[in-house]
Amino acid sequence: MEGTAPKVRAQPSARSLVEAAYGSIRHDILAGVLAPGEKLRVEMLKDRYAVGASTLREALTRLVGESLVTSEEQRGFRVAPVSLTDFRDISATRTFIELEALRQSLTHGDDIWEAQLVATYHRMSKVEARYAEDPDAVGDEYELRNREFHRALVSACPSRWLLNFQATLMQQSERYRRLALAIAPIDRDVRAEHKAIFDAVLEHDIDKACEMDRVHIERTLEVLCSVLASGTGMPK
Amino acid sequence: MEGTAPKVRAQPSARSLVEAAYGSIRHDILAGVLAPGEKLRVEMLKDRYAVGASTLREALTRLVGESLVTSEEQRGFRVAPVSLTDFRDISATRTFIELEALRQSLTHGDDIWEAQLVATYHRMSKVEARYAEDPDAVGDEYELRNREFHRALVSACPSRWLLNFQATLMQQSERYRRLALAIAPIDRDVRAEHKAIFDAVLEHDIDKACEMDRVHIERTLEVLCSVLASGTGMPK
DNA sequence: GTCAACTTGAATTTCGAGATTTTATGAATT
DNA sequence: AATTCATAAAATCTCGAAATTCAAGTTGAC
Repeated sequence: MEGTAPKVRAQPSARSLVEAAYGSIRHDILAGVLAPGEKLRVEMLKDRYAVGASTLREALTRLVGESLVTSEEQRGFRVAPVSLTDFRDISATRTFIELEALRQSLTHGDDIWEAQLVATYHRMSKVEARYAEDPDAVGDEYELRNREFHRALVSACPSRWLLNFQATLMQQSERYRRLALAIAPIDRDVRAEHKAIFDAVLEHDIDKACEMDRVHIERTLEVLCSVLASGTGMPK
Repeated sequence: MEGTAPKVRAQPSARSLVEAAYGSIRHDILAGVLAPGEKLRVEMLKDRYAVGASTLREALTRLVGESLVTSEEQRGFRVAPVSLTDFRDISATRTFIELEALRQSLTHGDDIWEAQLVATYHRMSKVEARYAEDPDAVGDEYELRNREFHRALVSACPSRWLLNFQATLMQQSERYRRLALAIAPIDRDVRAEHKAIFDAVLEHDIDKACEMDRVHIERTLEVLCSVLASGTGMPK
């Protein structure tokens, strides 16, 4: 009986069942396995993730706090809906917040931070190269490295709150990107955009780095919107 | 059908026990009844709020999402700690976000929004007057009206995410203010500051309104910091 | 005396059945 | 045909006991 291990154990770093279930469900929402707007019935998910009802509710409640799940009293949980309006709002707000966080990060970042960034960029670069060869062979590692790179960029920002909000918006953005990617392969040189940001940072050119990041977010918005508007039934 | 009403029913709008407990605990944290850093033992709170363990955990998890409670795996929950550094961060980030939200709100606000704002200001003004006479007689109503006024100011901002973040920071700020108020009565003309913002908005002077709001937040930071630094053992 | 392993008590975490509420179905009335 | 109402089915919500984990104190070997 090789298939009987609970699925939630796929989260290796989890120190409790709640956290394991939380991680698994979050992954499935970001990856599009659980579709936007889909009803999340407790009895259904109990079997799928192999945990009790209360444990599941707690995991879902945690996801409500990240706006990946919505809950209506006495009516249960749903995967948070998506819309082009929402994605535009996310992109605009992310630009506003991330550029400020980046500015502060570049102002405060020391040598140790810069070394961390170089290492993180290198790791992402490797995966990007493999991804260019065969997009399917990379799996979730591309997402992981991408997250790490963007976090490393702003990590020297001293404001915990800005970083908190930035991470939230980044996660929301990731979901839209992966939803679009599931529809159509996207013709776009993301590596060049990442490199442009990275180079500007190493040159300590703050304004240029911010501008490159702004363009990066803007491009993402434009490209994904056209795919999402035509290829999916995503509401306006 | 029962005759004995649980304490959590003090939250009248609650449609479930989770929400009722959530509201009660949030109130107690904001009011300082539950002190910063205090351990939140499930068995203890079960009696106090008269709900089951799972229900309580769900309510606490919801508060973790608002950064009013912290949780460490296998080590339970605590009231989120406070520090002057955190309050400075909250104030700075709030200034950054709220001013942008206010700017957008003033740009998009129509006559209906303006009428709502006038009504809300009027209600707050009444409570402020009573508060000036006898601070103790007002209770939580002052907090409610204050929240409503500040929300009304930005409510025409079309960005759901900016509003979301603004509300979070506003709530954090409220906790620090009430913690300080519990120590010493604060000598400061808040009514004048509110009126300055309100008047600038009615004049449709966006820059002035933002500047008045900026000053409002700045004053709050300065006054509260001096009280909190001297009157409490709040860490730096 | 020091350190590791064991014991004990307390707190957290987890589960699943039962209570409550919503939703679906269909008969009865206008 | 549309609406209302009763009933049944399904889903959510709630609870408290049981399992698990942590923290502290104790014993025993070296």
